[in-house]
Amino acid sequence: MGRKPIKEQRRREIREALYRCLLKKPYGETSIKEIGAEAGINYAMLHYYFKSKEDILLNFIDHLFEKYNGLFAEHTRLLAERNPSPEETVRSVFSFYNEHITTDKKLQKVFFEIWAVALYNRKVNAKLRKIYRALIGAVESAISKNGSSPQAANLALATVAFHEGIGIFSVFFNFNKKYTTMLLEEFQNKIIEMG
Amino acid sequence: MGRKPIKEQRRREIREALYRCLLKKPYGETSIKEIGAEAGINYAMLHYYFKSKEDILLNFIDHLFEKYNGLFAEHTRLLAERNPSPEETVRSVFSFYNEHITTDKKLQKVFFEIWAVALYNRKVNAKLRKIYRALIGAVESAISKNGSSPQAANLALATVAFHEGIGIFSVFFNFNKKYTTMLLEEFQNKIIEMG
Amino acid sequence: MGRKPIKEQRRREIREALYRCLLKKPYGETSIKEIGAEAGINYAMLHYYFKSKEDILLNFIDHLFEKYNGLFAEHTRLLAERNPSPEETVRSVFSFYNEHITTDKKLQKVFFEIWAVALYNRKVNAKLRKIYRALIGAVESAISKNGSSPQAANLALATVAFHEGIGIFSVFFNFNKKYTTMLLEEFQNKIIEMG
Amino acid sequence: MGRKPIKEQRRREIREALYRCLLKKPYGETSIKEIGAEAGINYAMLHYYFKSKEDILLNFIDHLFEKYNGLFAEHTRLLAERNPSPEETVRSVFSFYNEHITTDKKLQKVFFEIWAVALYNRKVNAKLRKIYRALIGAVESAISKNGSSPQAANLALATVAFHEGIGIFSVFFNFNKKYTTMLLEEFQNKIIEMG
DNA sequence: CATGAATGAGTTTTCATTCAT
DNA sequence: GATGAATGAAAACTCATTCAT
Repeated sequence: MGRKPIKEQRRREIREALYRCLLKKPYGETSIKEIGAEAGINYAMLHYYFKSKEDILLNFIDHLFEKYNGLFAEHTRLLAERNPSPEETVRSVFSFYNEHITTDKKLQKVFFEIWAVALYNRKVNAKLRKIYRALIGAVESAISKNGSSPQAANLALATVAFHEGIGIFSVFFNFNKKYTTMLLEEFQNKIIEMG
Repeated sequence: MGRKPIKEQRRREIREALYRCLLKKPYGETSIKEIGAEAGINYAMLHYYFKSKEDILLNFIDHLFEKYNGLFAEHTRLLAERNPSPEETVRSVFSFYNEHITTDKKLQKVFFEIWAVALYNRKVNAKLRKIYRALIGAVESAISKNGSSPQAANLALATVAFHEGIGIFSVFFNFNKKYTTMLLEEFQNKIIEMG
Repeated sequence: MGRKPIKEQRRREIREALYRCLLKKPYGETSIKEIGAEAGINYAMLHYYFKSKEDILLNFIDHLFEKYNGLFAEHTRLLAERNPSPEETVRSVFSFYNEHITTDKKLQKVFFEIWAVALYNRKVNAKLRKIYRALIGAVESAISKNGSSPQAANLALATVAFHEGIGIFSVFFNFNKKYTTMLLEEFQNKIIEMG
Repeated sequence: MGRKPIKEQRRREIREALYRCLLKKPYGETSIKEIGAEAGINYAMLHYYFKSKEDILLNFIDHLFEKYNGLFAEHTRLLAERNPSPEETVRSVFSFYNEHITTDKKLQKVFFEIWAVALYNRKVNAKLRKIYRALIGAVESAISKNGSSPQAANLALATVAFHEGIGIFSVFFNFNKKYTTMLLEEFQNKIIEMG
């Protein structure tokens, strides 16, 4: 009885299958059958493990968020051990985003797809807002030396928007990682100078 | 002779209907019947005026591009009459984008929708690339005083990407025009200082 | 333009197909495809002519009600011309029900099926209540010579309930019309004696 | 030996669960999983204890019949001890039906549901016929003082049909027990007078 | 005995597209 | 040109039943 049921394993397989599917087709055109085939699971089982197709997506978003949140928390923890200067802190946050998020073209593509769904789907919208608030918040607290200020908030927002834009372009024009990083860093250096 | 004004008129009505539809639902969920109803035209006629549903979208994108291209050309023409300084030129280009493109939330929403289709649809992708190349090109030539340089190209790209990101955020978080403009201008001032 | 569109014709064909289907299977087990096949119409057209499967049933009930209401109104009109005595009136109402409703085994079967759906479906329930209120009301006004009385109301209700019971039994035990009529009339004679 | 009390216990729990389920939904819409959940038994076990979903229903009907048969036998036995007059016998039978069957709205609802299935399912039909034959027979033998006569048979049939009709109406219009009983007794008194 | 994972057929519904009138 | 009827493929989802553990 103690043995972990296969359920969570299958749910992960399905999420991963959705991820791979979203690299090929928009969510709205991806059928339950296709996700099932991608996961190597009978399509009816997707309704066994999840309430609905939407439920898969929502769960997928949650896990995506948790994953990157975890990575970022770990990153922050390691950084803190080194007693960083304010500038080091900002640079570190930026480098985390550059490395793990904005230059990950697959992730950007999938994220973009989720954005598109979010425009018309309330639940997805709510989740995405939460994610972006967290993202902007993290940047803001890295940027602002002491306490929050409207300027820092706007700057954080602008920074994330910029990353967003670059991320989309990097997918769309198929930039290589080096070039994307270069574009990002040029902007980030300005931010740091301003600080 | 040869002019078929009714046909072209109908085609425009259908394009406009698609525009209004895309404000309500993603392209993939918008049915031919809905577009027809929105246009006040029998749905079967959409296949008379256009080859397919995709054809409507492609034509819509073309006309969107032409429209803003025309507006921009006119804007440029008027500007040229005043013999602007380089800085005036840049400011003018920026103000055009701010005013007509990035702060137009409806346009941004529709554009975003097209982006989403473009990720997986080759034809739409090709059209969108063309548009963004033109956009970036226009910014680049405004920015660079004499001849093109890699720096100017990158800067133009980053600028457009930033606009893109802010545009999406403005839709998503429902910014008002004033706030969006403020965010944009702060960035643009930096660009100009750098110039 | 004056020509009656095929729509109402098709809708009737579909209603009639549903009627025939309900003689073979309960509503819940009858699929849209089967109704379509029975009507000789592509199954997708059922959603063209009706909003949903439920919509077909509701429309069917409406038409059933109107049909018998019309027949009864006509029956009543003809009767009135003959200046009937109170007893004649009651007998006439009874004979109408005997002839057109309770001994029509197909109708009884279908009605029974609708009852079964009505137990759990609010909309169907509402329609059926309306029908039975009308039925009981008609019997009541025939029975009560002057004004309504609680006794007459109860008697009318009991009468309709009895018909209902006999109707179901006639289907279930496959009574012939003569026998069913005999059972009904014996009861009806008692009612009339009591009057 | 040979007794498998757990097995029979489980079978009863499943039957009782079916009973409760049929109060909520028609048989056709009730899933094996729902019955299992209602019984607190793993759904796969229902196929261990019964051959199929239909088998559960058939067994349920059998037990329903046996239960009321038993109750009625006991009722009859107690009555016999008092050496009742013919009229007392009839009244007693009627009061049994009134009390235990026709005014039990839950039972009526479930019975009605079974009727609906019986219309199209041979096996269920056969069981239900048996039950009603027994029911009518019991009424008939109570009614007829000496030997059976066609009149008594018809009267018994009509009586049961009437009860059936009132039972359905009581569920449908949600009569309270008092009112239902009143309707029944008025009719029953007529029967007794006729006797 | 018990569990829950797996299957495949079946359900209602939607839709781009075609075609006869 | 215009209309709306028709088609067939495909979508999400449900379920009785089976089976491995």
